[in-house]
Amino acid sequence: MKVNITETTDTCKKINWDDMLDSELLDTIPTNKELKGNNTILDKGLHNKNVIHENTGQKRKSKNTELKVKKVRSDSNEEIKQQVPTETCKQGNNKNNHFRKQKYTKAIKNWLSNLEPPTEDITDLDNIVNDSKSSVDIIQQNTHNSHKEKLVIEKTSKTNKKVVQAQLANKDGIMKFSKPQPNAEDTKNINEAVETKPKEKKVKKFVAPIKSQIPVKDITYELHTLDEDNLDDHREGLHEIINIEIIAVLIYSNGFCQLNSHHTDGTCTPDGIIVNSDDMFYCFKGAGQKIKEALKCLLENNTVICYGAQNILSYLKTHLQMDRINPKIYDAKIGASLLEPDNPPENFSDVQKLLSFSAQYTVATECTLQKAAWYMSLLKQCWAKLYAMLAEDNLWKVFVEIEMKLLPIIAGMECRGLCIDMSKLKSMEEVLLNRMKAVEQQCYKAAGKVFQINSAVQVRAILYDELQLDAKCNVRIRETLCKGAKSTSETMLRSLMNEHPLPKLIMEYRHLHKAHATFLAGIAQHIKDGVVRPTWVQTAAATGRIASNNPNLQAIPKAPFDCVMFPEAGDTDNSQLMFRSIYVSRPGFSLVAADFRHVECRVFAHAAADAGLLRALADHPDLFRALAQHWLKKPEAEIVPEERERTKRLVYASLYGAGTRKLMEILDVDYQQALQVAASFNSSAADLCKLAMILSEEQLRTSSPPVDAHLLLQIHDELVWEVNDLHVDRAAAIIKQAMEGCGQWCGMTVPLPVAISTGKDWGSMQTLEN
DNA sequence: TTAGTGACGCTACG
DNA sequence: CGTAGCGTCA
Repeated sequence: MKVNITETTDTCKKINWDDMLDSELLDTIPTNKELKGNNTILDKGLHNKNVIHENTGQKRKSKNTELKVKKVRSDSNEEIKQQVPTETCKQGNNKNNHFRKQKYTKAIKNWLSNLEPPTEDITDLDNIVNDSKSSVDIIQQNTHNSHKEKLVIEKTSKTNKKVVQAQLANKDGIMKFSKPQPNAEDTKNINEAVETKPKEKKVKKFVAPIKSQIPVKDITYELHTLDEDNLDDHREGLHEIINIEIIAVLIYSNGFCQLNSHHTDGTCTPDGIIVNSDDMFYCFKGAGQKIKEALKCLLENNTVICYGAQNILSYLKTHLQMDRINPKIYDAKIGASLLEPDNPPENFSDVQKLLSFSAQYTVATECTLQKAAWYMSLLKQCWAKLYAMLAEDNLWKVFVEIEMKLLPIIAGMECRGLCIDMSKLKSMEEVLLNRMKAVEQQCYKAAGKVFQINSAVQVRAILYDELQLDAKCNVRIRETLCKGAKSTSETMLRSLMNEHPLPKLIMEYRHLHKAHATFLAGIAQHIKDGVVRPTWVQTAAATGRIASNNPNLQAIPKAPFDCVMFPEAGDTDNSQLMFRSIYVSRPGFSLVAADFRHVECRVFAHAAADAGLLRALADHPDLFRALAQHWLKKPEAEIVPEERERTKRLVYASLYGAGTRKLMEILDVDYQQALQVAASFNSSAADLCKLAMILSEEQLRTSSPPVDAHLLLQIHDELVWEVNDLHVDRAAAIIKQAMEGCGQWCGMTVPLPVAISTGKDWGSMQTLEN
């Protein structure tokens, strides 16, 4: 294995990997297809892994070959798991470990004898194998944690340590070869696989596949680099570019462009923008006045096709201060993810695969700009294909009317960012940390020892093995999804909390810890100059929703946060924290939030035409309260907020899961059709929210006199603006009107009431009547 | 010995 | 149901 690794790296040096497309890379790996054929789930796994490695640049090449390896290994693990039924968690784990160890050592032997003859190593290895075996046995007798196992190995074979580590490091690769054959029927296949894989290993010093697959043409694109000085020389040519489709692609400081940006890492900054019309390529660099003007003219007078429009727009905004530019822009990335929402392409080569497009030739060049130009010509061809496919699937309208109009809005949100009140953050953190320490100590006291409260494994051991709380409470503990171990989730802890103080304390600690790690410390990482700028991802969700990350501002708790969950008699410190209140408006501005009143439910009611739900929506201002009242059979006044929240969660969960079944009943259609209806309802809810953004933004822009308002957040059915203090009332009215008009635009028969509230910080918003 | 990684568990939001 | 994120463990 070691040998192989070095070989790979050596080979890597010779090949110009940067020239290679991922599709080409993948095609050269023979077992890939076989594996794909074997198991579709694995196929998906492979894809994901591939995606993950996409950004790691140089690393990727060596890993690429490992992908399959890892995949196979995980597969074998699964099979092993199936073979060894887990009983109680500890024993099961040990057994499992033991089993794996045996497999592993056996594998090493087999593998070594198959390949190189490292005589020394083999003898060493035998020792190690024996040692580890015996140590495992010892462990099994002890039935204690696995740290000892490691210790034993280290002690007995100190001199062989390096060998062991080398083997351990390669264990992934080795496991693959010794993969057991659990089913007799598969034996043949596996034999084949075993045969092909080592073969492939040796073949691994493959020649650059790009050369064998795609002809290289010696083409030089006509490319001009424009800066402030030589712009005038090309002014005539630029002026002729009007009313046609142009391609625009960002070029980064390391020479790569958006279309092969998987070679870039986070440190790369946009360095310029290449524009292509017909056969001419212009590369605009710098931020001079003339450049700005020329670029602006170019972008506004033509239809712009690009890949990753958000990056381009934010480049224009931040580097060139072109704020209110609103070109007619088509983004191939988003178009492609519309075509396949369940599995959106992650990079340009994915898009090509999706369109079953393959480059006819590549260019022989070391010049990065020429390379970028070649990529752009590919993009141009892809776009033609994409356009046809979008039109064919009736997605063109959605693409143009919704997704593309959303682009500038989202770019605006990203640039603006949200102001943070640091002092508030600090003080909250202090309160939280103090409380956490106290709870932590109480936990140790209650458990009788020190343990890691965050570790589900340790908590499980204490709760169920030592204290045997499940037996005492006579509760059946739900099992976790993957390993089937006893769950320590909140609902389970709740059912145990009367028996022992520990569950309560654990719940509270988790609560506090999560809050601190995610909503204070987690947010703090992303603050720059008192502003936090999340990334908004349009293409992430299969449901068509927009997702936010770094940080995820959509998940900031809405409800006030109790520092003390179970206030005791003597406890006076029942301070509450509002995590949303650390987000404040800029001086001279106010925050304005507009909230659809349970859109999801309304859209569902509309889609299913459920009379009862429609009536409930019409009669009750607060649907969840009404539902809670109905289900719990309590008078409405007695519903406490907690119950309401739980009802809400239940409704959301069942809306998607059980929603399909209900639709099936109501509409009297079969499962497939119901699924379709449900999907369409899902996406229409998401589209409704997007539409709300577009329409209200449009109204605000076009209103006269102009309103100084900036969209900051989209939390699915809530929109948050930052509005100049002087314009608040007017903006609120415009927003409300625009949003309530969305329903009609979509043909909804159910009214969509919108609640508007304003305030200086996001935590304390006052509802605005009228 | 350590840093990186993928799998898993839990829980915020809607 | 499906986003994101944090933490542990091997």
